[in-house]
Amino acid sequence: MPSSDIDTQLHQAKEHCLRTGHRLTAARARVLRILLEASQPLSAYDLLAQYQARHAKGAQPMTIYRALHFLQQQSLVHHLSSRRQYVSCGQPHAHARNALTQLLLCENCGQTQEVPLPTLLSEALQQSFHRHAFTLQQSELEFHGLCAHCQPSKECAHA
Amino acid sequence: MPSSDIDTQLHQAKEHCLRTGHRLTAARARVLRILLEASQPLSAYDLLAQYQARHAKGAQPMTIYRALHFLQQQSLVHHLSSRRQYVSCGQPHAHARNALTQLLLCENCGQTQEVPLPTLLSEALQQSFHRHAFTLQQSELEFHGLCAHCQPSKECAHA
DNA sequence: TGATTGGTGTTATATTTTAACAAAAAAGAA
DNA sequence: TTCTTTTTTGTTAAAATATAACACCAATCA
Ligand SMILES: [Zn+2]
Ligand SMILES: [Zn+2]
Ligand SMILES: [Zn+2]
Ligand SMILES: [Zn+2]
Repeated sequence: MPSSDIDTQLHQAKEHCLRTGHRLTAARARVLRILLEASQPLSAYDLLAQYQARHAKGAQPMTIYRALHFLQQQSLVHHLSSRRQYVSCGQPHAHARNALTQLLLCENCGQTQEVPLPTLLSEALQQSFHRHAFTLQQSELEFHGLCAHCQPSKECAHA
Repeated sequence: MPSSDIDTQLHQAKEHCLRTGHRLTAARARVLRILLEASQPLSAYDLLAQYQARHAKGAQPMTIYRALHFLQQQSLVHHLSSRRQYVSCGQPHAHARNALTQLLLCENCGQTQEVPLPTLLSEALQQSFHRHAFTLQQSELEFHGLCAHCQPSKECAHA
């Protein structure tokens, strides 16, 4: 993926923040860029190591956690809580129109893919919530399994 | 909830383990009982404190984590990874027939409810996975929002 | 300008989870 | 039964993850 793509994504992220009255500061943009360039989930301390190497040798965990907290609020980054890792959003448009997404996590190669939740599914979910008198605020749906490259009886092509 | 209910659940859990060729040992049963009696999610250290108070003053974290790991494998307990808490399964029958469940987590009062995923939804999900050439191995679907008792403009009745 | 808010730097600490190895208990074979 | 193997537990230590608190700086606004 050429760097220009990532620059585009960063630019769009910045505009998104402006529209919601927030600022994509230097520290936040750096963390986002690391995640975009990684193209795979990273732990907070993975991020810290890269941040230190590229920007500020003495950076502290708080710097990373603060940026991550902000980026998650903006749906620019997602927390894979079952893995204690963070990944850049793969469907920013979906969030813009308030649609749900699902995160497919490969147990073999570690790759993740974020895909929109089909409309039919989304509606059925809404009904399910309504039946249980539940008001959804936010969700991050994590599915664990094997990705297209790591199907049973094959070796993973990534890694 | 009378203690006999919990005894029943424990008994069924024991039988479930036997059927799958595993053992619900004393330590495992104690941890499961604490979760069943709590009827709400507990952190590993909440569990440890109760375990120490009720069974072994000098018990160590590993005791709890080992039991939790086993109970999760048996789908007798679920890990709410976004909260770093553990909760006893509320739909053992669903797992027995290999159906998915969703966990509705109330952000206000902390209560959780596990409900089966409607068949329609389950099928739609399967199709979605198939389209993305994804083989599901396991999932724990966490939805964050407000439960029936904590709807907007009301105070929560639990707590 | 002063006042207010939001963001960062820094230090320290809390919380959650796992590694490693020895001892004990249970299950299985002879 | 006794011997062997596997599973489970006890114990110690450490790793990995996340947050609290407070002082300082920067941007926004009256
Ligand atoms: Zn996303
Ligand atoms: Zn894979
Ligand atoms: Zn369950
Ligand atoms: Zn509630």
